Parts: sequence; structure tokens; C-alpha cells
Amino acid sequence: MYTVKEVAQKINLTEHTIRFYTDKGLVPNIQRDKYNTRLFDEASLNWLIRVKYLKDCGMSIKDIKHFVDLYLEGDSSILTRYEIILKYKEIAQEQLEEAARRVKFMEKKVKHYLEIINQDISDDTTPR
Amino acid sequence: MYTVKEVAQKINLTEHTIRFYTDKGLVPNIQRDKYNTRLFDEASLNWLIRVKYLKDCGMSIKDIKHFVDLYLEGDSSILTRYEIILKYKEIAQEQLEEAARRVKFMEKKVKHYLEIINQDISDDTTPR
DNA sequence: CCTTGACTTCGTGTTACTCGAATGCAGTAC
DNA sequence: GTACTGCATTCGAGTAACACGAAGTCAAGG
Repeated sequence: MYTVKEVAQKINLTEHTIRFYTDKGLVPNIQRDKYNTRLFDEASLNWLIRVKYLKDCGMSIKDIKHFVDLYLEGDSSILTRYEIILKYKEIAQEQLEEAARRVKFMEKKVKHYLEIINQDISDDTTPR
Repeated sequence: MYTVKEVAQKINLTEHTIRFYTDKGLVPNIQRDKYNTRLFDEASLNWLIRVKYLKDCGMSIKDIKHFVDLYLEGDSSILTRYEIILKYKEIAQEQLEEAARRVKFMEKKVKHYLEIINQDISDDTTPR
């Protein structure tokens, strides 16, 4: 069983964000101890990780909540959930391509700047 | 010379966003015609593309504005700009890795769902 | 001349946090 | 036994980056 703080370190989210997510119902069956402290078991932790992945694919809080609700409905919602996951897998793939383009662009820029800087140094007749 | 609408289509941003960016000073030397309409030449368009890349690397509007101001200062700011670009190149690389992890995760999920669904169908003795 | 359509500014609304204040409980320090 | 420390809680306000709609301008077409 982990506290909010421990989970925050584990999966690199802020404590605020984790409380925000649990309050929004994105982690089903989250437990509390007698002092009302949130306690995460392995299942809750895994849910939170799933939530993070979906969010990073661009799914809104509302839609994640909807997905969680589908899960809680049980097996009858499996096909719907599959279609959602499939859609977000494709989004993830597009994001991967975009990220690759960004890296390329930034590398080009770095190279560009290096050329300018090196040229300036060799042109520079006055020592530092 | 392109209008806001044309630029929006070209680089896949909304017109709102483009006006928002220009109003924040993220596109230096943006021109206007006599009716006060924003007009983008190639240089402005390229700036906007650069802004988009930096933003997608997670740079805030404020920091992009700062970067633009450095550019307007001229050659004296080249080293500073280089360092910023270098930093965001690394961020872009981390994002690429994260994106790859996301794709992997989503592919795993898709596979998982497919297994469940197929099993259900073969278990199902009643025809549709 | 009036409508259509593309542009403008301005001001409010939305999402997803983000922060801080006020409060509560538990364990140690004296 | 009470004061302090530390970690947790809730709640409400603040922020960033748009997103949207209203209200207005202009110029060209029917």
C-alpha cells in the first residue's frame, strides 16, 4: 500500500495531480485508511499508470472518466473499450512521428547554430 | 503573402491560436495591410513554424517570447539562443522516447483486448 | 443597397492543473 | 501533557493556453 507521496515519486506526477485524478474518479476503488488518507494498492497504482498513458495520448479527463466507467460496467463494454484503445494507439503512433520530426528539426537548428558560432570564432581577430 | 486563414491550413493551427501568438509578439515584424489584416511573408511563416516546434517541446509562451526577444537583440545573443535550443533538443529526444513507450503500451493493450474478445467469440456457443 | 464572407478586437469560458491556506492526526521532545 | 514536526486532508482561488462568440469594419458580387 502506497501513499500519495510515494506514488507521486514512483510515476513522476505531483501529489496535487494525483489527488485531482482520484477526486475525479479516474482511479476506481481507491481505498482510504481510518484517517481518510488515500492508499494505493497495486491495482490502483496500475490504474493510475494507465490514466497517465491515456492522458499523454491527449485523452481529456472527462473521456478518461468515461473509459473508467465503461470498465466498471464489466465485460459488456469490452468492445467499446477496445475501439477507444485502438483509436488512441493510432494517436500515439502519430505523436511518435511528430516527436521524431521535432527531434530532427531541433537537431538541424543545433547544427545551424554551431556553424554560425564556429564561423564567428574563426573570423574573430581579437582575442578574448 | 498569406492571410491568417491560409497559414492556419498550411501549418495546422487554428486561426484563434495564430492571432493569439501574433498578439503575444511571438512572430516578429508581422505585417498588416491597410485594413489591419495580418499578412505573413515567408519569414513570418517560418517564425511561426519555429514557434510551433518550440511550443510542442513544452516551451511556455513566455519563454518563447523571451527567445524571440533574444533574436531581435541580434548576434550578441547567439550563444544564449544556442544553449536554449540545445536544451530543448534534449527535451525533444526525451519526448521521443516517451512517445515510443506510449506506443508500446497501447499496442500491448490492443493485443490484450483482442485476445479477450477472440476468446469470448470462440467460447460463445450461441450464434449471432 | 444589401448580403456574404473574411478579417478585426475584446471579453468571457474551459481545461487541467497548481498553489496555498486552514485543518487534523500521530509520533517524538521536553 | 503539551508543544512541535511532519505528512496528510479539503477547499477555494489562480494560472496557462487556448477556445469561443459577439460586435464591428471593409469590399466585392448580385
